[in-house]
Amino acid sequence: MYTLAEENYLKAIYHLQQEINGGVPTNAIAEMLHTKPSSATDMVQKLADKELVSYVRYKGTTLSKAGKKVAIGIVRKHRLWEVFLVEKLNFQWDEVHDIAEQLEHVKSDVLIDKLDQFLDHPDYDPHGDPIPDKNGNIKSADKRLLSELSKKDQGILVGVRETSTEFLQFLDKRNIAIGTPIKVLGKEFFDGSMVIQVKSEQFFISKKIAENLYIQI
Amino acid sequence: MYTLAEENYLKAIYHLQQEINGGVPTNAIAEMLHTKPSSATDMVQKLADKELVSYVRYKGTTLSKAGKKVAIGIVRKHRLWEVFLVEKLNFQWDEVHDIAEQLEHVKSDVLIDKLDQFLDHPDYDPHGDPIPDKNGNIKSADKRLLSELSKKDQGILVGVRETSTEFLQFLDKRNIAIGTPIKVLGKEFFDGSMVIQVKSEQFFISKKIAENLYIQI
DNA sequence: CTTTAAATTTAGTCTAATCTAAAATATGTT
DNA sequence: AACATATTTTAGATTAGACTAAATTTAAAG
Repeated sequence: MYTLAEENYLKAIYHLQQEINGGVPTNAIAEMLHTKPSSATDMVQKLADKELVSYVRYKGTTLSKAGKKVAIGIVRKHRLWEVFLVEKLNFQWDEVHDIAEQLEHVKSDVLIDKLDQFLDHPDYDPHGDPIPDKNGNIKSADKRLLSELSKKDQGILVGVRETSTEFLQFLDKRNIAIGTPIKVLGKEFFDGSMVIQVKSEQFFISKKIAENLYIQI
Repeated sequence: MYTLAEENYLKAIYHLQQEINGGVPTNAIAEMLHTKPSSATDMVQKLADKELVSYVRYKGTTLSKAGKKVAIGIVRKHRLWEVFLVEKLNFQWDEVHDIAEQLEHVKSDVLIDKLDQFLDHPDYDPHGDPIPDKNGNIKSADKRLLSELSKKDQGILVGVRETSTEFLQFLDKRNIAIGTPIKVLGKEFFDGSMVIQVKSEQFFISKKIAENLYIQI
């Protein structure tokens, strides 16, 4: 079994690997976990000793097969619990992250199997992120960032990259949710800002917003 | 907020207080938590510094009002999660203890409120133990140990004292569950063993078994 | 009332995970 | 190529929680 800290580091490295190509920088890990770079160095060295990551001094860290398995297991648990919290306990999608962050570390394979069954084997969590199956396989939807679309492109919101309360409430306020159709009415080359059509309303959104919305065309 | 270890110590002291009158011996705490007495001494001293217990060297430990509140909060969480595991996820009553032991430490008042609501405000957990309400009040049923009953007494099983897998499966095997009517057919003075009637069957049970079954007459 | 056994505490050590400060390495300009 | 800057690592310290071994206190038995 792995400690809480080990699990959190593995998960952080996993998420960072998705966004970065090559080894994950130590500073990035430290930033994601709100610790100091020296602490992150310590931990990745320990994880390397346990063959959960491969780590090259000054170069970065990548998950080993074993490490990836652990990380995906935690992601699976996190996302299943999020579904539970929203679907069964009636939480809003912006309230579940911190609680799921705790629940994801509960150790019991049977528990997760039964939870999965109870929730009827969901494929996506409330933020549109895919839930890995028991074997660690993940459905990869061919989604793209709204910021990458051009004028007149349209599609459906299938996921959000940010899961902060502020961002999710920003979307709530504008009635934008997973499944909402979105059309690009205009795009400004200068700053990447957009005007989008959402149902009967039109919104101006900054590049930063557009970079955090996943659209399926 | 309290650490995992602090919560476990407070809970252990709470449970021991129910069975013992006067201060809880340090050794009893250590035994319950599978640690050494010296570790327990360390911790109760820390808890005393935080005014969660009152502790007198060589005499024992008792929960303060604040400490009791924390302990009951954890007991509430533990028992609610047990109900969830059995009623919603279809666990057997002998499988839930270890998982609930982990879930009880998840920090979120809203979570517990919503879980309580989702479960329709249960009064008892799967082992018949009362679930404290939001304010820490506990319904105290006037139950007694089967071992205290005499020949011809009868009642209904409303709780178990032991929650070990072995003991619960022992009961399962004999179709004895919460709610089962039980009648004392005979009692041996010598060793406290009994013959009891359960539905259409009769069983011989040792004193040790009888001391772990709560009966309401 | 003394002796012995049991319970408890103290002293000192260990590990996991963190931190600060200082040293080492890498990167990107001129 | 050389230097400034940013990144990363090392060294050393700290804290929570546990342990062992030794010392102390209490309780029990003669």
